[in-house]
Amino acid sequence: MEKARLRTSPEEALDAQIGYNLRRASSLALNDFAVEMGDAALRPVTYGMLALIDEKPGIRAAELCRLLGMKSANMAPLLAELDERGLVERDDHAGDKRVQMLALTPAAKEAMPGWRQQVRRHEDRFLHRLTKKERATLLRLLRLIWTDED
Amino acid sequence: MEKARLRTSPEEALDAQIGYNLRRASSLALNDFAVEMGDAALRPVTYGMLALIDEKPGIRAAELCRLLGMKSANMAPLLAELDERGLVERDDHAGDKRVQMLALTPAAKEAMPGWRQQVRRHEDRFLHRLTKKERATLLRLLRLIWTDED
DNA sequence: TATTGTTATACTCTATAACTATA
DNA sequence: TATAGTTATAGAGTATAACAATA
Repeated sequence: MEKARLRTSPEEALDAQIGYNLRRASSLALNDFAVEMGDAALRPVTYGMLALIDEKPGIRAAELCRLLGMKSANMAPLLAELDERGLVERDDHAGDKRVQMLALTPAAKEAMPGWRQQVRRHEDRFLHRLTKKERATLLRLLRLIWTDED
Repeated sequence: MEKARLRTSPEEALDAQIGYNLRRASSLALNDFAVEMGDAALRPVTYGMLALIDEKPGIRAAELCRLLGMKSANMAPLLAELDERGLVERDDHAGDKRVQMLALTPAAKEAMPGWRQQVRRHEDRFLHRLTKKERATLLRLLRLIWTDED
């Protein structure tokens, strides 16, 4: 009997790799985000910054970096951009002159609910083939990958 | 009775957005891929190209672009790089002089099983908190997002 | 006219290093 | 010494536009 030819096992195929599928799914989501939020001139990164500042007003820039997994070197120009656009306030910390305390401006606070609704529309669109239960499962599994919690 | 203050609903929080969690999980996976495959000087994109050429020898460059969701303008220099490194052969198509048929060189064919094993180690590492069943579920849900199949 | 593949170019995101000012 | 924030710079990934060769 002839020896079976060595071939790639199904679980080693590119299509079966979770990393590859994560990248493709994330890429599609990023593109759809740009479609939905192009009018607001918000990208995923800048929207994430605004959303987190909204949820934690007075947050320090360093803490924002930590929570979003960004380097402060990359955060700085983005904060400057949001400041110039009148969306973010950077206030001095009372006890530590190195620290910047971040908050949304009244204009951004007013716009935020609408932006959150747009993002919700965007999520409903690119996740339309997943049930509510499947979305909850996906959320849990993704958080198992990149957070230490749970 | 005072009117309840408008606040962000839990499902609109940044942490609850699947797009955000996709991005964070994918980012972690990309970093871990670089750690594992740094020695081989293969990045996710170039590895994906090699893996698919391996699985479909003789595939056309345009078809590789389509399957990987890449623009041919971005594919061209990467194929040239893999060609120069002696990993990919570009052969003329008999009936259509515009077409390039792609195949792995003998050297790449020999190295590929080891690289696939490395990628498997990488996946086991960044997915260590997910059971086998959870990984299968995650794979299915991710494919529901970005493919038209199933 | 449409398709295959190439080149040039620009933009976003991310990484490192060097710097300041404060603690 | 360590931390907060800034600036400069480089790399990787992706986008569009213009092009040559071929169908």
